[in-house]
Amino acid sequence: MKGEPYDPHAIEDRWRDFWHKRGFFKARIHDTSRKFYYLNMFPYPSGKLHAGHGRNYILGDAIVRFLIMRGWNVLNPMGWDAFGLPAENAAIEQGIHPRDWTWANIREFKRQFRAWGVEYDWDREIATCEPDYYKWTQWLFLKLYERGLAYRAQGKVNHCPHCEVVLANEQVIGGRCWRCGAEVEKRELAQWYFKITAYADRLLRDLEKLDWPEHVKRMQENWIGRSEGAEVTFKAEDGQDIVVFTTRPDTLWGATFLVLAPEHPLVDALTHPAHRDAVAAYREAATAKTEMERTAKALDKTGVPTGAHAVNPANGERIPIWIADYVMMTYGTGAIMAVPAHDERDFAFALKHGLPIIPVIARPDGLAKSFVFPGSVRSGLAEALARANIAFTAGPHRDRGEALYVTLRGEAEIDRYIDLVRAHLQPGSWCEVVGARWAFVFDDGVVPFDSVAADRKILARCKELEPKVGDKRTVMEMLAGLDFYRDVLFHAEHGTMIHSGPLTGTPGEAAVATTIRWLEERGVGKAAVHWRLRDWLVSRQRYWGAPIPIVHCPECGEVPVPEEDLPVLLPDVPTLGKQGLADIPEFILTRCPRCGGEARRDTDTMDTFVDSSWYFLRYVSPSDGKRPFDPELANRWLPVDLYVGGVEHAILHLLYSRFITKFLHDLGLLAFDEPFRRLFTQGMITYPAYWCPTHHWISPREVREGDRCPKCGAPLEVSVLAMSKSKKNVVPPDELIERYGADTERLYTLFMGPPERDIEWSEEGIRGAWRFLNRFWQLVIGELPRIAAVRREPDPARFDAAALALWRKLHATVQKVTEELEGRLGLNTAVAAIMELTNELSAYVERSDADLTLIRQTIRTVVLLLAPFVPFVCEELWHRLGEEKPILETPWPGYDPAALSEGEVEIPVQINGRVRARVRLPARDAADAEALKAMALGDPTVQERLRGHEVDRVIAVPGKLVSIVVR
RNA sequence: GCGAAGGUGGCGGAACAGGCAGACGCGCUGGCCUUAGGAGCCAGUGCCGCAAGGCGUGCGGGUUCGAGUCCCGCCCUUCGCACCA
Repeated sequence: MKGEPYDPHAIEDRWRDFWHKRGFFKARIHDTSRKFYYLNMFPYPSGKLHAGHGRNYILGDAIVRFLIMRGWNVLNPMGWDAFGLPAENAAIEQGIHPRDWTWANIREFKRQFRAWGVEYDWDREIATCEPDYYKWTQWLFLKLYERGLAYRAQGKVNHCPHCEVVLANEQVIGGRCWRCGAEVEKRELAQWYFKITAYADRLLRDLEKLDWPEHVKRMQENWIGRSEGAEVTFKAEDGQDIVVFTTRPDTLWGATFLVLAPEHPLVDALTHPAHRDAVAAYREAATAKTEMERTAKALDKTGVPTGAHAVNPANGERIPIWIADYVMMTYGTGAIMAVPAHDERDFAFALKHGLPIIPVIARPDGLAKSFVFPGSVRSGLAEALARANIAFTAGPHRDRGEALYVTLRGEAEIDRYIDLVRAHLQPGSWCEVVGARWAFVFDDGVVPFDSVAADRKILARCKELEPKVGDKRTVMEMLAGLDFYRDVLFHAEHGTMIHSGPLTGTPGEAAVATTIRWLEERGVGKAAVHWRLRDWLVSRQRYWGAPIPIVHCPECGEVPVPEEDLPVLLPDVPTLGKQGLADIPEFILTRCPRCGGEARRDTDTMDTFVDSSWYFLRYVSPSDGKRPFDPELANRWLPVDLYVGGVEHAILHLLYSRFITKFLHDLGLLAFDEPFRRLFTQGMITYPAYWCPTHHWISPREVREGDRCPKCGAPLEVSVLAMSKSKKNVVPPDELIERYGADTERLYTLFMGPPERDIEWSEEGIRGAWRFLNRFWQLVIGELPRIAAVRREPDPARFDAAALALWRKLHATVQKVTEELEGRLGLNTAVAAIMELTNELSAYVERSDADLTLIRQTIRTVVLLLAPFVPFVCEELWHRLGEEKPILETPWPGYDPAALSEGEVEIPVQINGRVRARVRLPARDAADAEALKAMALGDPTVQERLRGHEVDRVIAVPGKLVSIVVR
């Protein structure tokens, strides 16, 4: 028998505007006794929302509805990150004003939110492109400028020669323009920067106090990239000081050359005349390279010598100065001391260019190797080694006869080995030990390989003895010719200092600190910390952004626009050029605020990340014309209690917002210094995307049989990717809602998997949600007549076993759902729990002796539990249940812990780790270890199993299981 | 290379304090209903086996009465960062 069919459209149309009109989503801003600031990252309004966006907004709406039912006064605003390139490009291409384009999209987004039943406090709506918002973005710039935290400096920018625009770093993909694919050029321009590096330590340190996903914190940590070490001053022969940064000052004695970045300011002065041309050519090639090329050829260690030399302050060694593009001007001091024995890059560079490599840190593993050349020792060494228990293998070496490959561990063994070799060495031969010991055994004695001088001496000697060494430039190059040695020639681990003059023998743990002290005492170095984080380049040579409020005056120079003259309005122009504001003379020409003379406005707009770095503050007082935000309200409502958005913002937006918050805190405007107390990053919804080599992205619905292109029939490349308009793999919510209703889409979106994980959208999956809602609807509608007249509350004392089981399930479900929503946001498992309860209820209502008070109570509870997920159908059913008060005014159901111990449970009994029986007993007894134990041991099946065995131990876990160990 | 997350049925996933592995949903199989099914309902569904039983959470060891979960050693996938000194 089927009742009235589930008609989502009729239901959803009925309730669509209800919640909004009743004002349930309006925050009571002055009452902060039980406040909760929930925030979704605001979107960039481009085109339309797709099902993938639902992951963020539907999730948020469900959480907020739950919080409201729990009695929180929720601030849940929404706005628009409305400045940006797509609007400007659309404007240039279609000749419409970016503002009109943007607002058309905003209207579309709002329509779609409404269709989803996703509600916000729309009285607080903001758009970053509106003058009453960007006025305060400019104000923020001025405040930073006042404190010296906004400055202008020369910098290289990415420029697309085809589009004639400057591109942000994120808009350069693989060295090419993201729009037209042209190769991006570097251009030197004066750029505005925010000095975020001044906050590096605090941004790092304060991560600790945030309730954020670990991986996001780790990403920020890496991005900020603190590294501790020392700055060491090397004197060039012509008297210049060259300061290098190193994290391994303990390797100083092994620094056999210096490398400067090609852009390093000292290069010109240092370069000797004979090298000038080569250096100039190399520098030019390096600057022409894009960042991509420079890193793509990462393994090719190119470089040229300057001809200059410096003195290693540790050992007085005269070492050459090179330039190479593996050293970046933007990190550290733009110069390094190369320690090829303990740095992989320096090792490769030194080997390639024939520079000496001197080990100065002992191997922590004590491993040493020795290759005994055929004929270099008298017979009998192999036998002697075997007697001495030294590991080796013998094998032919080319056509020269049999060689020995010896592997040694530990000092004592190495000493014994050297003695044996000396005893067997043929005159005119040599043999070396490398790794944990660096020694060359000649027929007249042992020469340690411990310095550049030793390198030269040993090499000369070897060349004398063996002509084949002839072309080798260093000892290490000679050794590197032998595969057997490869893994012991270089290591980057910490360890005891060797070959390091007075500091030789300093153990690994103390090495860095000891060396720094040594340097400081001699005035040639000091402890230093460097950061990977660089200052934030905020200039964009565009139109659709907040203009930088600076005037350039020929008399007064750089002059900030006075606060009372803000905002610097974007000029209204009929058509846009490709140069942004720089194309608009009316905008540029102005008067100097200081001297009143003719001056020019700065034509840069700010990066849109500046707009979004403070928007969460504006929501507390969105229409305040006198200040960016009401500090008193901000201090009461912020930090944001729960901030939800995509991981793609894990670094930039979140780092910038933290920086600006700390800055405003330092200005004394905010009492807190972290904007987002808890962060949740939802995963993306993926869907197959099809790529045709000629026609590019093809929408899945156009794909022909056998994954072929509809236009040319070519086989398509399929990959499952995050839904995106540009890849044409989006599922439009409008169609889903048309077919199944908004509740079905909401339910599937929340049920499909853990919200933090990426998951592929499935057509079958959404049908499952649709079927569940149908069953749920039929169940409730079918029971309405029976329970309409019921007034009594359920009384567990009168329940039979089946009723008690459902009663227990009901309370367990309320507990489960409440905990999931309050804790880890496991909405998928919350929905699953409600489905379980619904399934049990469906079975229960079929019973002839079903208790109507229980049915009524269960139905009412399920409707309330489901309301945050599927608000339309629940509001409808709640109404039909005869309730006057809307759900959002109804408290969230509670649960009674006592109910959890009602009825009977089944407990498994293990014997020697295997489940051999199950006992049924009252839940109350199962909670008692002794009662449970007795019940299990008394069970006939268990007794049968125990016959002939001695019980060794019985472990009873209350409510879980009994484990019996027998012999 | 470094950092992080992850590897569980045919699929998405569950098991969040070491306690019945596979909840919930999809798919599949059989049945009912139907002129019909991309509808609905009922039953089944990790693998091997007629069964009793055995085997099962990437692989190999270990701790424990008991391991998806803890420890040691590997393999693979995804995502960040990447010549950062």
